[in-house]
Amino acid sequence: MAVKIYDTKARKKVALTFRDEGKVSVYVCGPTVYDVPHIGHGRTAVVFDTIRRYLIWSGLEVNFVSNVTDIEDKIIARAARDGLTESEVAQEFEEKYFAELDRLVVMRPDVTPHATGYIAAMVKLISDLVANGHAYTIDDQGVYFDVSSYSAYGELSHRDLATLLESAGARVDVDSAKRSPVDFVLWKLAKPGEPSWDSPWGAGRPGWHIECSAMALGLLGDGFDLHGAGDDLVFPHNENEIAQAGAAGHEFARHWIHSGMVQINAEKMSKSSGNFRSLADALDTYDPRAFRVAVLLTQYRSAMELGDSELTAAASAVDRFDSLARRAMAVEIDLSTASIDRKREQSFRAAMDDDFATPAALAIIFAAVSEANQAFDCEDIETAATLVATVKELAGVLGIVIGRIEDSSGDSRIDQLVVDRETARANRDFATADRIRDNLEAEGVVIADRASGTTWHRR
RNA sequence: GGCGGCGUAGCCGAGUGGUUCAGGCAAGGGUCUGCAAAACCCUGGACGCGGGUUCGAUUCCCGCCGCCGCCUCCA
Repeated sequence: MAVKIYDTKARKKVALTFRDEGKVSVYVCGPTVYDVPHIGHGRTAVVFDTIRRYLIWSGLEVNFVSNVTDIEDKIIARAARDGLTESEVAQEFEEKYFAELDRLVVMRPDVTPHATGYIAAMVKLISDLVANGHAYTIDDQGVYFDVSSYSAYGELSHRDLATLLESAGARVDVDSAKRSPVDFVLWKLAKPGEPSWDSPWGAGRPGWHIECSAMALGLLGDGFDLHGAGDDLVFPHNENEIAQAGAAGHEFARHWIHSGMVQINAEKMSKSSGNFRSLADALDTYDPRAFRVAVLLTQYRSAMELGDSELTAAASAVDRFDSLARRAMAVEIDLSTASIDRKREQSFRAAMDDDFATPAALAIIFAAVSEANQAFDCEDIETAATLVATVKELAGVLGIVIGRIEDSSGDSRIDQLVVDRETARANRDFATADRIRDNLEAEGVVIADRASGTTWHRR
């Protein structure tokens, strides 16, 4: 296998190489759980889930770690606002996060570390940084990372310290107590009433960046293979992760991969700007598979629109899959024994190996859908069976489940209505037949008259 | 201001120095059908603007215009 990925640090496509042959260790930055997940969380999760599925399908043993940040200023603020404890807030929104990801058929991480479960490891890492001179304390505030002490700072996001210093303070007030405006907090001392953990520097809580360094190193070890995150975390979050780990003497991620943002009307969607759509809303309105297809129809690094027109279009594409599945079911094709078209599988693999080119991979699958339909039209069932099996297999690799899970048979009331309509049609009483069809249509049941008889399914 | 990215047909979105260059959605016309739905066939239309390199550029280079991201919390 020769997967190439666009490595953010290298700024080009590179061969994905592994610390341990045949195994790949992945860390992906997860959400801070202070509010409901939005469609941007959905996109990022689908992107990395698809990468994960592809790597597994390629025969690699994947260890996929993705964290939940369950202590942070925004959680504290939300708890205060709602009169809840921080852990209640975190728990509520973590549950909601995973509930939505479940609908998207996103696999749960192999390990989901929580910041509050890694305090000791973080304290240890900070202690190491203080001990070797990469961190300093400020009375009554906490412990800070000394960016100037780490010469490789900026290697991920390609910034140099001088430039950073120039622009520092341009957009945000600088905390004058810090030695340098670019220094960042490792340990925040608690104000009265805030949740806190004991540490050598006093009761407090970890800074945001330290948790990912500590958890990634703790769970995957030095020099793990792949670190992923949303594009907006490259700087400063991921950059700081590297600095913390590196300054403490650890080799950090070998490769970095970042997924693009979701936009609304060409503007980045974000909670802080208020232009966000919740994932629950999108998945209530559209088939979650349509969401997934819409996401994968765009290259993962590009910013993308993910609005009603995109979701509607993707929903139609999903219908195409389901129509094909119904067609296969109607002639009772046994997919478990059908062979896979190896040439298409190879093309699919080539597309995915090239930096997970899901748009190209989907194009291959859609082409197979068309040809499967053609084969059915020619009553070449054997060819059709191979193509349908191939579509199912490859779509499955992308996490797209083809064919409705719900049962579209066994509803005797609808079956009877269909029979009634057949009778009416036989009598050329089309007014009655059409009325029955319209009524069923209104409740989401679609009628299809075929040479082999009438079938129905739910929309 | 610094760094980076983008501008492709009605929409979304791949991609490539050159004969017919994805795919999805939508539109128009057919086939099938009592009519639909689905499916299949056909059709139209693209590469922001101006230069340059080249036998040939949407694809490379330069300039310009427009848009966006990061530099602050953010998936």
